Amino acid sequence: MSTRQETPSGNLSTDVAYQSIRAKILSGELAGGAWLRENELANQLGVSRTPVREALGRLVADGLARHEPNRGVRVEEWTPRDLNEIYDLRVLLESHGTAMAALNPATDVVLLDKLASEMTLITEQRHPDFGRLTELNNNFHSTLLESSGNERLTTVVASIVQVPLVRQTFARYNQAELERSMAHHHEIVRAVEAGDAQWAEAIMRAHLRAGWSAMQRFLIASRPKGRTDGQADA
Amino acid sequence: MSTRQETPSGNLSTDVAYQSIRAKILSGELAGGAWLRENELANQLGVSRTPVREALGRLVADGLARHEPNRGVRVEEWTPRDLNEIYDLRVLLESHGTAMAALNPATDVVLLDKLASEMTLITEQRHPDFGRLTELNNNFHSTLLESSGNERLTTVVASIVQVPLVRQTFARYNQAELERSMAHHHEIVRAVEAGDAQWAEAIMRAHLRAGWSAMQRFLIASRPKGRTDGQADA
DNA sequence: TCAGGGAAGATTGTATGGAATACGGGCGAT
DNA sequence: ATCGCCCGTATTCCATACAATCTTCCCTGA
Repeated sequence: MSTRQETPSGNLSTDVAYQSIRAKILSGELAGGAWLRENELANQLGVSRTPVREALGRLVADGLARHEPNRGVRVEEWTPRDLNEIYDLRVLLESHGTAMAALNPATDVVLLDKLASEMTLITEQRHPDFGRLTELNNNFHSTLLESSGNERLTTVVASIVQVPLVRQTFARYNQAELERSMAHHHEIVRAVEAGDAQWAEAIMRAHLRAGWSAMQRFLIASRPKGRTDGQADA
Repeated sequence: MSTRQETPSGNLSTDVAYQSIRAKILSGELAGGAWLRENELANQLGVSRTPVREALGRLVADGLARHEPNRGVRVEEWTPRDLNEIYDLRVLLESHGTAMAALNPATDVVLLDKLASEMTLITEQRHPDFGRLTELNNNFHSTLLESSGNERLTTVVASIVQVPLVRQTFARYNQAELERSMAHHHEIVRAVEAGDAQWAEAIMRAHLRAGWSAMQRFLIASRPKGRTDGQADA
């Protein structure tokens, strides 16, 4: 429902552990650099250490955590440089996917249009529901990628972008940026509808670059702030 | 030495298991679709099932194997469509990386030139050492990606390409293709040396597309061949 | 006062046993 | 004869026990 690609291994305890820990990281409850203790997590979740270890391994593979031999696993930290790299790749891959989607007659333009319109509606309200907006936005971008005809493209982008950073992007936009972002969405739909791959690719690139610009401004603002030890509370 | 990015978790048994099983898959000793039994592998490798399970989990994360709940893990199988998707992404990412490398003054052109020359030398011999050639080629492409200034680019490409398919590509080239491939390498070096990003990107794209073309021919030739059960022998 | 060593505690890494689950063969019913 | 059910076997999945390793802190000695 939310994003997809949740790696539902089909087990029980392992998935519970994986989802729980992942959610804690993405929500920010577990800050960057925080240690992920096997025992602690196992007790919290009411399972043994084995599935917790397995879940941690997957998080490391996802790039959300880092493994330090004989020391443990800690939540990954993201430098501005990391974010820059990630956005570069995202722009490259997503704009390419959008171009492919424009050439694909099976692309569901109606759905894209509906998503874009609903997002616009939300932004016009007095107190926009950014959570819902983010969800629709993810849906919009996913739909485009899935329409590219390259299944791997979706998973690769998902593995790169790893939303701990992108979360709540919209809340940082000022009114002008928000309106521009919505305009981008509609223009993307028009370009795809027209089957113009180059137009679609270009406007998607602009869309993402604009987002990155806003993100950068936020990063510069909230920079050092002293070192946190990770855990939000005990 | 070989490729890099081996995920050296720093443990002992787990790494042994991971490397061993990975090698068996990449060498073809374990064919696509073969079951990876925990007990069997543990006995073979002289470790317990726990590190084997951990290794299997990593292989699944790498995309080299697939997990079927309560059934086990089996070696991933690649359809022609998969290979097509993979090559599309590879072309996109590598050509972009090459363009960036051309713009990066720190790119080690001397090393690239040396690698290209040594490869050419090998191909001019009576019985080319394709293993060595592949190694040098990997080195060439990795060097370019690392010079792009985007560290993630290297790991992303590595995670996508997963050499079980690309292995022995050169052995499939005919003489003309082999010579063209070598010429491409030298031209790439020249383009990077000249700092011409568009030239570099274009020739790299041609280089990879040509390789994909040869690969396709091979795939069509050796298509169905009856279902193998995996294990080469018992 | 400060540097060095060493032991205790904590945490990860590995091994193994028991519970749960899925598959395959045989038997019986229709 | 074929379909469906049941049970035995094999294998994964989870729990727990043990071993190895790292960290910390105190104690000793100069």
